[in-house]
Amino acid sequence: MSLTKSHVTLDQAASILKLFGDTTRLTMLKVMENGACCVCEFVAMFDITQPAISQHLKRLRELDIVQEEKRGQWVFYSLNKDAPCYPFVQSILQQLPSQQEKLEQLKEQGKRIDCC
Amino acid sequence: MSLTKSHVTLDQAASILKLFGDTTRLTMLKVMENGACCVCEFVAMFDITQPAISQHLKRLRELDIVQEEKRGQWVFYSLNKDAPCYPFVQSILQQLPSQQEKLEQLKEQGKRIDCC
DNA sequence: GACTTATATAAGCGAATGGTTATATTATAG
DNA sequence: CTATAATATAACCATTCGCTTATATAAGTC
Repeated sequence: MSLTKSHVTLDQAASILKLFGDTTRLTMLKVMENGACCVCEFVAMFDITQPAISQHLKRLRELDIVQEEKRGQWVFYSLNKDAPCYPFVQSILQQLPSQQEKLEQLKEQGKRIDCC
Repeated sequence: MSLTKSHVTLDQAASILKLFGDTTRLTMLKVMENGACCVCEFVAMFDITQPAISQHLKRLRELDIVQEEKRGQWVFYSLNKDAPCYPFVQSILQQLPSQQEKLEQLKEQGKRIDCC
């Protein structure tokens, strides 16, 4: 039995959970469980505009939940596993149904950026 | 290692997490981990009005996260342990710092309704 | 350099959120 | 029956949210 005593205060937790309380963001996070994902992939994945995606990622970045990595003209986002809140974040995501299908669909459409 | 595969869809999770993303509600939930709590106790606990407390509880009730039990003129709220989402709810609350102090403070002020 | 692609930022807008005050509603006390 | 205490609901309001369009910035292509 792993009693995951997390290192988040109640206020920090509330801020994180608020961001998690949106279907788009929650799906994005779950997709990132499978590894880094590029902005344009998220754009292809959802029915919202690119600026909307950018704004979601910005908010996740501001809370240190995700980190960005620039590769050429692309920006890849991934879960920040070094963040103090990561155990908390992971424990939640782990309980949600996989969103791997979203990545599969991208591959079928040839829109998956397989690194560069 | 207990792989708590929860029975919540991603959309359900997002709805629940949205409610958890508020400091007042999150504290209320954490307090209810210690057992049922009466509305007037919550009112004494926070710096917001009674209707505000009532509205928070209503939203938690609507998602089946808490249940109410009327005892005389009081209404006690507690975590709904029979709800399908309870394992998910519990796994989150468990990681947050205890809010027992809130109850202690009430006792000191003689405002704790010790059942009836 | 000019053109395209990927991303971010700014400004604006309708809907939702979290609070308030005012007003029911219901139960207990006298 | 009246008065009080506990709770819920209604109406309102300022702020935040999640999106949009328009525009800037930066890298890759020709």
